[in-house]
Amino acid sequence: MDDRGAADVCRTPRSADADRQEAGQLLDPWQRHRRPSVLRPCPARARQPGRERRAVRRRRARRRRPGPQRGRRRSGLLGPVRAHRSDRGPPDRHQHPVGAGTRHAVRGPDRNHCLHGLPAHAAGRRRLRSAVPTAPCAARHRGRFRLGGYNPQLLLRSSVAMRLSRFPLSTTKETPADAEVVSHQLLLRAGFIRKLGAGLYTWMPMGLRVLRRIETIVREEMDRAGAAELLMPSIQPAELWQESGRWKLMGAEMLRIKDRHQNDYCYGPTHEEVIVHHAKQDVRSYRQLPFNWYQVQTKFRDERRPRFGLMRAREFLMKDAYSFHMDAADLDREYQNMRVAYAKVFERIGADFRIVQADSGNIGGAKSEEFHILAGSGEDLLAVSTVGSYAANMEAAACPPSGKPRPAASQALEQVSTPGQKTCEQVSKFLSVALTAKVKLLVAKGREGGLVAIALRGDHELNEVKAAKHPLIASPFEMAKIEDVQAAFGCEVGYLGPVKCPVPVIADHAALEIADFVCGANVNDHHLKGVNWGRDCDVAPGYDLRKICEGDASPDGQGEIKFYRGIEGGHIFQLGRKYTEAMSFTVLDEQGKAVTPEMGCYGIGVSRLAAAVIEQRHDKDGMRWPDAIAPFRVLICPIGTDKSERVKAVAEQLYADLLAAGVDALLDDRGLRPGPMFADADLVGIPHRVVIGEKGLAANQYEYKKRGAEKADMIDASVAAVLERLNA
RNA sequence: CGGGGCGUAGCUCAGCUUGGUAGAGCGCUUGCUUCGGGAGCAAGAGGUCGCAGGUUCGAAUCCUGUCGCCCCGACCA
Repeated sequence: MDDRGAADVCRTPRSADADRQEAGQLLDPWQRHRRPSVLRPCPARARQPGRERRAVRRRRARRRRPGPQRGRRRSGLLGPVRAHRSDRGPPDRHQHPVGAGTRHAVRGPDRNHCLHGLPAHAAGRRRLRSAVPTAPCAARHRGRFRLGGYNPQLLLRSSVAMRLSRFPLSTTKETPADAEVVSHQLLLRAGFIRKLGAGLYTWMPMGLRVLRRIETIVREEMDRAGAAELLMPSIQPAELWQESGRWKLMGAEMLRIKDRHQNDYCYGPTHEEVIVHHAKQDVRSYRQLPFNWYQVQTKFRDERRPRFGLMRAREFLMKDAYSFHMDAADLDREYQNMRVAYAKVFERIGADFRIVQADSGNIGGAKSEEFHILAGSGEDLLAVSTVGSYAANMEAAACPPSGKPRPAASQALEQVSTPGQKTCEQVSKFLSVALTAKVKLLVAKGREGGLVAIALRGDHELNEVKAAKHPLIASPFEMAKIEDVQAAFGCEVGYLGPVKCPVPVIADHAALEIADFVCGANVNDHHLKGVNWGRDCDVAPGYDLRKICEGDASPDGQGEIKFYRGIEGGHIFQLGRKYTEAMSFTVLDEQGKAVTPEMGCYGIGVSRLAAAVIEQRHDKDGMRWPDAIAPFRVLICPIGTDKSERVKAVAEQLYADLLAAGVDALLDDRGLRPGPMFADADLVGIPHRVVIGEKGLAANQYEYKKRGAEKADMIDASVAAVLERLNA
């Protein structure tokens, strides 16, 4: 990395910290995580004679090089650090020495604008009061610092590198071969992300802006909801996981690492253990409860099969929050609080979403809901009521008894020959009875060993998640081995039935509601007709064991069920005392008695949300970002800048004016022909586009087009007219 | 974890069966023309064919191993 001419300028650890603090005060909120890049000479490096000589040679060579090659070098070869510092002119001109007493924010919106010397109130932040420009610096900028007509306060709010000629954007016409879903294809084509390995992606500058905006919205809503941000390490010691018992429970999904002392660590797939550990350190009294701590942190889950780009990546960005409470009622209050905050987040990023009931896993009684962004490419199937508010993940969707009494028996029991008819479909066709008039029997492994038979209506499917919760059935659910079933029943699996069944039978509610049904005779090549519960076999105890079907009545009695596909973007969960107990976290209550706190956890897949929004909002030309999370808000496309100085000048002026008005504007000053320029504009999906051309200017007009609109409108050639459209 | 496939220029891929001078399109560079929806012509730059062994006079091509990636399934929830 250091043979690229960076020997003369580099970051020292101290300056990086200090700079981050200082620059962070100057940038607008959603920019505050962007790395500041105030450069200073690095004494350690400069002292090395060989390095210094090489650097000097390179600097000289660079100066000798004619223009075009310099341009190429800046944009392509210098690597990300320099490439991102676009728009600030040649690097050497802005390398201010930074030391005690000098505070610089060299990042202006472009090389003609500098933040030096702005009044302290402009930033509204304490640190800026010490922002005194050094004399040489102030002098250097005096001649070119055009503040006329600018509102410095607004200037601060606008962003940094906004000329496409200096913004590393790399788009392709061709769709990458291994990208299956639209979001993955578009993110790659538009150069928002680049793949580094299986399930590993680099966020390129344009994409990172989107990610940061989503992050900011998440932070704002979490802060507003009263949660406090912290940041935990991504690497965690094994001891914590051994303490909670999950070191053994977690499968290969958890990436385990050894350090040089052969101590075990993992790259955190989640942070329950760490947060409880810290809570134990600092929280001892009921007076300190409740609280909610959150972080935005990179997680790693070693998925067996990472796919769909950001949707199921191995490394991803997640906001995870953990709350602690004295009792379940207070946990529930915070849970509802988070539920509201999450809804606001999803609304703000412009997602069409549903809150669905989720499976609470093996932690009985705990409440859990997922926030799903509806999309045909979603990995989860959702059962949603057509009328009421009921919505649940397929796994969790309840199938209660219909409440209708079982009809009386009207047929006599009869054994019929059904040679070779093993499946429900075959039998129902062979005997000409409806699939819904058949009962099928599945055999699962029992919790205490042995076998358990599960009776379902012929057209229904077993929900294994529900089955695993049944006291008689093994958890995790496992079907019985075919040989064991044949040994127990004395017939092939195609002819099983509840009559004279050799193993305990449990039944789904729906199977219990039919009379005169058909089922296997427990004899090869034979079925029974006219079977009735109670008369012909014991009435099996009824449970909810099946998967819900499209068209079923909604469990809340309002409307019927329709299926949607969704992308899980958020998940809120009442954990109860699972982790606090396992890790012996207690606080003293008012009576001085030790109490184990209740815990909740709440996650949002930040990087996944970016992909999910694209899945919902795109067309054949590219992405369509909502204003709230677009990488830029408005794109200025001047046409024919090589011929028309006027177009160029007008575009520059509009760009400057929009920045001054606090609008995140991007100027396409690459001088491309209109075709590629518009194609890129559509692909990147910036919500508003202003085209400036000689034709329009002749009539004193700009062309305005909202991304996705049918056609463009001509508007007055003024900032006011543009702003009006932006705010429409 | 089981099955299948692919690693050749920055990207998408051909060439491999049947061993003998490494190719196309896109992109990139330069020039001229063109330029309101992914331009044309001309001239260029760019690859130790994933890596390591082996067979052979000779390997992108055949063999063995290895690494990486992709797809299907199972697993996980």
